[in-house]
Amino acid sequence: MTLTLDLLPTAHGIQATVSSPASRCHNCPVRTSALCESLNDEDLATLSGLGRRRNMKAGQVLTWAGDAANLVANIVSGALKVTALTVDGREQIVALLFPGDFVGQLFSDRNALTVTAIVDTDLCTYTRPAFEALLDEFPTLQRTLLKQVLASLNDAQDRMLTLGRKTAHERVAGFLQFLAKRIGCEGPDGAIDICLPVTRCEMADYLGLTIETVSRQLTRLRTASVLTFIGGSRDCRILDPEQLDYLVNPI
Amino acid sequence: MTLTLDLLPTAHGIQATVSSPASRCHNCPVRTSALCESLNDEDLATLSGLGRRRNMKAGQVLTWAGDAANLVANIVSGALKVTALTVDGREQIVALLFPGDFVGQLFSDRNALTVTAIVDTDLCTYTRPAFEALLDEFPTLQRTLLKQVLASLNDAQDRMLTLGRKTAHERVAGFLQFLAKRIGCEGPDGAIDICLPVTRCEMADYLGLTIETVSRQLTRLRTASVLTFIGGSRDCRILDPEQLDYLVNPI
DNA sequence: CGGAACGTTGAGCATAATCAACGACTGTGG
DNA sequence: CCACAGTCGTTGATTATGCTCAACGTTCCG
Repeated sequence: MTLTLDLLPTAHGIQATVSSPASRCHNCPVRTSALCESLNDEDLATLSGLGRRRNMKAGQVLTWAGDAANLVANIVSGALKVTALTVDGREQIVALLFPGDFVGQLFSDRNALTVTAIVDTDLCTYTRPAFEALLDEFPTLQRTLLKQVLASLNDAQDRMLTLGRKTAHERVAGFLQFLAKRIGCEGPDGAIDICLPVTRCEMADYLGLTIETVSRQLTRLRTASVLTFIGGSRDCRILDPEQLDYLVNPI
Repeated sequence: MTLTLDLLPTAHGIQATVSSPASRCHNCPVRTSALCESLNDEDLATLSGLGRRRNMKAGQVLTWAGDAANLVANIVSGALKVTALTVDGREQIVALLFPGDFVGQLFSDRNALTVTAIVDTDLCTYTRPAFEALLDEFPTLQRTLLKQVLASLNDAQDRMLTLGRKTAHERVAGFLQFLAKRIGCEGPDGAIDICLPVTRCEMADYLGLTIETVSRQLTRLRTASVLTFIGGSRDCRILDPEQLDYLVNPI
């Protein structure tokens, strides 16, 4: 098989063939996983009228830390990174977001964090005031958002354990496991294929490590035959998912 | 002055002198800072009828990770720690909670984390199903909760930066600054007095360090005359708040 | 007084960071 | 077509930060 950077089917074809906002939403690839899952088709029309599709190239910045917070969005396809910076420039990726995830700083004038596309990405964007008004209009939307934010908080708490208490080896193994679950495809003989959506530098920034340490740990996993790289350094095949699980949680 | 473990005025006197639920809430020390701030006096009566006061001694566990999640609460006085564990017993405190903070795992059957009182604590508790029903009944309550959860997420993101990218020195200085803002009292000559609500071990578990490293960094700050200890090792006076700010953010 | 819990300090060590060199791949322009 | 620069990734040598292990001091109980 060949691996590509398309993590999920994109909406390109749909956008090209349908024009009415309602049916655009109705056929959206994240209709059943994003916040809009909470709305019936009728209410969806209201949402659809306020949303705008936006395409971002890899590397492009959606919002800068410190700027006015006036945009929120759902991810339709692709992936975003959310980064925090120290005053002297050290960087920490606090979240990676994938299709169906919500992004944006609600109820706040300023963005605390910078959000950047790490691969080509399609978004469904709203102005922050419009979206906040929608939350009042549709209580089920607010409930779904609350649940998603609570899930994000759980993720963040898990990551605090990783950043505070786990070794470099455990962090890298855990990250690969996370990617395998989130965007992995079935490979031969029970293997899992992952097209890494991040550079080594971004892996390091996500895991609180340096690129050299990430590289060494990947080599270590390769030497142990837990994984292999197909072609370049971005197409990764987990040969031994059970061993990877054991490295993350050595029961 | 003498420092004590009472972080905020407690409700003991109030509980002893008033009996009706409504007035109990009305005179509650966190009436204007906890979730109930979103409710008018009338709606508060409904909330009050479902809530139960509970007193916890320092060290007592409110909920265990893995147990059924059937309790949520607002903190009236005292402080709680929320901890995550690796399978081999390494511990990370993912949050410290103070009066007005909400605690509990909503919309989930199992607690992912253990919650423990770190000082004597008064809570206003609800059963999870009852509280979730309240969220449906009072949209403003749900909105206030959403805002509080979003604030918790912002805190968590800030802590990821600390755990992933900051030195031991910066972590300890940052923690003292956090406590100074949250529970500090004015001292002489612009100093800030903090009665540390945590042991060295808990500081270490919060900061992703060991107790020895925490102790050494405190000694370093003491040597640099940034702080001093009054009496024991729990009553801390920040002599030079500006220098502390600089250590956290060396502009 | 004795013990336990908590905290400090020191010596040595290990993990991961830093510094440096080099290889692979990509796109550009002669 | 190849030379070149630029980006990305790997590997090695060395260093430093913080951990481990150990001893000891302090406080606060019974």
